Amino acid sequence: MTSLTGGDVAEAIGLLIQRSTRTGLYAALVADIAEGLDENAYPVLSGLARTGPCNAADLAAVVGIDRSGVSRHASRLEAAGLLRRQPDPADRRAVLLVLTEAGVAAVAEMRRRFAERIEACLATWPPGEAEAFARGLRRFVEEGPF
Amino acid sequence: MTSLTGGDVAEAIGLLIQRSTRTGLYAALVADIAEGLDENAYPVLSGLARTGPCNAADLAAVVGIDRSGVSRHASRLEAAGLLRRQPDPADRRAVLLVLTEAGVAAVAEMRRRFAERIEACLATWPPGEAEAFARGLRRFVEEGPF
DNA sequence: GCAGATGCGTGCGCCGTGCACGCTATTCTG
DNA sequence: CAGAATAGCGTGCACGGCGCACGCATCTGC
Repeated sequence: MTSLTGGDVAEAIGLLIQRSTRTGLYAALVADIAEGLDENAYPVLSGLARTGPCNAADLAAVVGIDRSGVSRHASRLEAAGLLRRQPDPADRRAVLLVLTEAGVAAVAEMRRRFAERIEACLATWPPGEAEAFARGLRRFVEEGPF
Repeated sequence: MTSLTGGDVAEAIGLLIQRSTRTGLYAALVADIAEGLDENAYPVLSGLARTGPCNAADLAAVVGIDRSGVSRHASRLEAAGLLRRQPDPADRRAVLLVLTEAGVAAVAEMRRRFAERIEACLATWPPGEAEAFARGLRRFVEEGPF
């Protein structure tokens, strides 16, 4: 029972992760928002939306890539008008990365489109099942092995 | 209600996908199995385990990368002894990619370890909740927007 | 004040990836 | 049956993201 459950979940998650790159869903979402950005920019953008204004090192830890990568992504996002480099008044070495209004709107729009697709699928489910799945998924992400 | 559900699911899936690469879970799993392989080899390996013996073009369609990438991954996996290039008796142009016994065992072992981690998390859940989540996730992967 | 530490951006090399090409084998056509 | 067209495969090439290491500016402890 439980072993079957764990195996099922593992297989499903593997497929989910694999297909997220295969179908190019994020790539399409990002490409619609701004020119010259690829899907690799999305984790940086959404990570910054979660953390709020922070420096490159902290954002790198959240996203899980090197600081240099964050710095480069930040340059591209800045050029696209989604992000702003703001000098930290308390520390003149530090640079605070903050979303512009356009950046906040872009994240909201991408999340909306993504949620829209998911709702279109969940709408066909029995009433309680979708909510149970959403609750379980949320809990799994919070407590899970990732 | 439903909009909150869709947004929650979208956010959770985004985090799940992001962290799967950030934490290097697959990378660690693959590195334990064979030397000289990175996490990018896992989709090819597990995809071949799902399809069974098939040619490079079909496997490329399943994994979602170019045929050339499959061919290169196949060379590395072949060198690692996990995969075998087998001439197709019916078509001497074609090359069937088949898992060796070591390859089958490697996939099974990686799945087992992954499932083990997940079960360790799910074990603390209320009895019915884990099963409901597993069922929902399975259904979502089958029907979902990916 | 000065040495060590911290934050940041950039040059460099590595590697995965897609595209295009060439080769071999197969299939279609007259 | 022969020749052209097609399909499957592997590889050279260029592109781009990534981590590492370095240099510069700034802060902090003694």
